[in-house]
Amino acid sequence: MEIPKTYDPRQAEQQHYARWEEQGCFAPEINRDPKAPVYSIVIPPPNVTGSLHMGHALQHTLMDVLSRHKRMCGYRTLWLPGMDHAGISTQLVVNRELKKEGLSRHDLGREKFVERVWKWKHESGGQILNQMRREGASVDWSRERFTMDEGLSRAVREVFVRLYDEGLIYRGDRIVNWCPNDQTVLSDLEVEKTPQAGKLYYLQYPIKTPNGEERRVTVATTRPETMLGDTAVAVNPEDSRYSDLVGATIRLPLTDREIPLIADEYVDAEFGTGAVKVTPAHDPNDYEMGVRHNLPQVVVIDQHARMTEDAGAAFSGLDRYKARDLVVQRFEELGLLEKVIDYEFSISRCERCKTVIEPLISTQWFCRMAELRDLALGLMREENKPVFTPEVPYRKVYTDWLENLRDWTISRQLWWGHQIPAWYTKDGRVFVARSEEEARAAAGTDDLAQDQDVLDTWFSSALWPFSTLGWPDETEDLKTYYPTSVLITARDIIFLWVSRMVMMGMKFVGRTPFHDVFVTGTVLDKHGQRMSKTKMNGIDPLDVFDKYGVDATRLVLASIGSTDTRWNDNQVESYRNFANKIWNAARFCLMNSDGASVRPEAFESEPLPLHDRWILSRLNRTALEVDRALAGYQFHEAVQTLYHFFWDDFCDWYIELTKADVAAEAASLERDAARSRLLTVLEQALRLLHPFMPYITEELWLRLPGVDEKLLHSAYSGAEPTIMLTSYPQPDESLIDERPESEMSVVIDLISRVRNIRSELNVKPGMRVRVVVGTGEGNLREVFEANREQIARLTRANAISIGERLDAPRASARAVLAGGAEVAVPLEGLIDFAQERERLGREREKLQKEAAKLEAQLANPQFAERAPAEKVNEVKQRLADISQRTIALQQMAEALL
RNA sequence: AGGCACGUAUGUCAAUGGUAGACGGCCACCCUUACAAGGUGGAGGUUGGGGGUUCGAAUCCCUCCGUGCCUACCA
Repeated sequence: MEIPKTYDPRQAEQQHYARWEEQGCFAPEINRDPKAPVYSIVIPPPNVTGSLHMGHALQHTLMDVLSRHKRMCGYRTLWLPGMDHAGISTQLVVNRELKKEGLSRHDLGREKFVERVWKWKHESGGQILNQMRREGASVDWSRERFTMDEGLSRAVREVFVRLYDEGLIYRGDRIVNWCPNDQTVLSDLEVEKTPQAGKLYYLQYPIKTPNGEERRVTVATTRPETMLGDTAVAVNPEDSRYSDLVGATIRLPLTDREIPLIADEYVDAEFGTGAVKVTPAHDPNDYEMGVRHNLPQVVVIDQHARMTEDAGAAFSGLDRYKARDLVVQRFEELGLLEKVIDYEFSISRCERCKTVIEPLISTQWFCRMAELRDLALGLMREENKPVFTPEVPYRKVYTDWLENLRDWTISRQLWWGHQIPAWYTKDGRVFVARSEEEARAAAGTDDLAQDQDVLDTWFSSALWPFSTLGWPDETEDLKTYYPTSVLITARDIIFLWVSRMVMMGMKFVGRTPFHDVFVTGTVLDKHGQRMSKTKMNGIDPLDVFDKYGVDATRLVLASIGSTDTRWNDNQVESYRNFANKIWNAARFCLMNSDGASVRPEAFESEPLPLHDRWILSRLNRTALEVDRALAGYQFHEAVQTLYHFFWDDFCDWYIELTKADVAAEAASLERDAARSRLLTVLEQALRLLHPFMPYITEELWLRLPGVDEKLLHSAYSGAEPTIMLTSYPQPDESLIDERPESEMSVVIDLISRVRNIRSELNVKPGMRVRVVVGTGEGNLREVFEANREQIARLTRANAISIGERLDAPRASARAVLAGGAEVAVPLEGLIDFAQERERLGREREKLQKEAAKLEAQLANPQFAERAPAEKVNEVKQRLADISQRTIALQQMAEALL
């Protein structure tokens, strides 16, 4: 069979995905077992505008590993894909397109614009889904969903109506975060605070005193222009400096208004002057204070961040920053500007366009969170759901946030999204309904106008785990796949998304939307910086796929798991090498496969040689450890375990130990049996690796002799042969056996010692040596006898002498094995006796250092008293072994004198 | 400002309170026909500093230094 020497990932990546997809391997219906347990994951829907970045690749890899693993374990497995309509982002993208044609969305009008967005979506949206195919993501494309689909939109309206009917959704005037660029309101979670070097202006306001005495109060502000909308000055009620002024009237400069001086707990007497200007229409805190004190709201800044008429004739129409300069200039002219100091504060910006947010009073729709919040908190308290991994710190982060939750602004002034299902009559009555017909019936008139706003994108995302499964209908899918098994997501959307899914899931389905939440780490650049478009420091997963292959990249990503990790190509390179190692191991097996096939029965003949019993034990132990690791979402550990099993145990030792049998010139039953055992172990190893490395494992598996539908998991009988539908190797505890493992480790130790001697004494690789073994009193003789040939081959020896005592010429290099056996390599003419004594001396020193530590530990009476007996014995055992080896080394050195 | 993490080999990361490891890199020797993307051997650490608890600390506690993240209504 002709197999290239180097693995070419591209070739495998191009072939298998389409075949899997065509044969329906990703759909849960492939599972024919009516009693199969269910496993389900819904994808965090990427934005329709998005393209794949490392964060996605990381999440998708973990979801795919879990899905493929469970599918191979016989679970009816659904991984549901889809996308989010991403209100603002998408609208901005299409706006940009229109701009190139010299148009704006207003030129098209709402209906045409929305049509245009759909057109864009069909033509260039959703690139990311095709990129997921490249990743090997085993998602069920037949169930792909989009948040603006009719089904999901219906769920949105249903939820809106029910929440409204219960009074949990309301419409009102509140101060909100307004983006003057996007012309829409934003939720608290969509603004980001950035530090800003600015100025703090100290403004003096004259006080109107009964006796006409000249008094002033000084307020500090970073936004002087807002003083035009001030309706009070506030001080702390405990602040003795101002106690006589509370209730006084202030003449607000630059205006003809008079405002009161009030007392409010909110004011911090320690900060600034202890007196605060209050602008209820343009500051969230002032707004609250205004509500408490029943202050009027004077709007001086409009939705385009320009001054209104109410700001006064001198300012009306000015940009807010121009107005700021002018206000400061006027104060200076009036002698009311006390001072200006440099001041660093944080400023709110629109998360998308980075424009400075303007807090404005505006009529919006809000969702009352108290009841929903309690549902989520109750679930955590009573059922401990969802279970976060890592539990620290996410469980606490999640609950703390819920406890301090405020109402959610759910309306957005956009055209792309779910239009709010509220209709108004001419006389201003409002009807919230599932459809316009329903609203008309309720209103008793056809003359209705629908609310122009759309819902926050996260409103529909919050319903994702059940809306995608057909809710509000009681569909089979909903019954089968809800709650989902696990949610895998990045930490920045725990509040934005995870918590809201829990609340909505509890409210409308009555159960948690997912049992577990796994929070991934962040992939950083090599300087520890977050990857971002603006910093241009992102690494494109597709480039990495091209360079190193998908499977290698997936191993790196799986290893990242929940740790923040600096990206490093070296890591991928090393797993690329691993893929090549797998390739070549399989290549060897295939080149020596005549007369053999994958056949578990090949291990049934008795007695099996040590290395076969050993590899069975290692294989099953590996399966056990991988199982445990995946159950606890310890992806890193699973990868490590598989890597070492395959490379160290299988390649370095098992293949080498079987080589003589497997690669024998003459055909024989023994040769066929050895070959079959080798192929069988390889086949099991490929299955173990498959969830992590789907492409190379499939590519190789299909080439193995003897693979057919009989190897498929019983739940998939009748399907076309593919490794992805075989059963995942289940650990057979009866095959995990200490004895062959410890015996094998002695043989390995012996071989390593001889190799060590050869290397240190510069014995040429081509030179054959004699190896003399002294087994000591233990019962190792049989083990060495049985493995004579292997030992000879792997140490490049032409003769092995085994005796109880080490019977070697004086001119030999010697070593002591763990456990006490000794080994010597006669090297007449190559041995410099002084050097050899030195070499033994170094060895002995190492042991003595260790022995000294152990002796000190045992000499401590409190250790013997307080440490568990088991530990004490362990230490004694180790010390005994080391002492014995030290003495042996000593004698060896003396023999050289 | 508060809260939460993190700091381990030159790099990226592991290690239920019990012998500090892996991979990459580095050094030496090998193209020994599965694999030079490989093999064999080797060097490299007072686990950020200091204190404490414990028979025993990378691990638990305190403190300092450094880094990162999240939350927040100091104008």
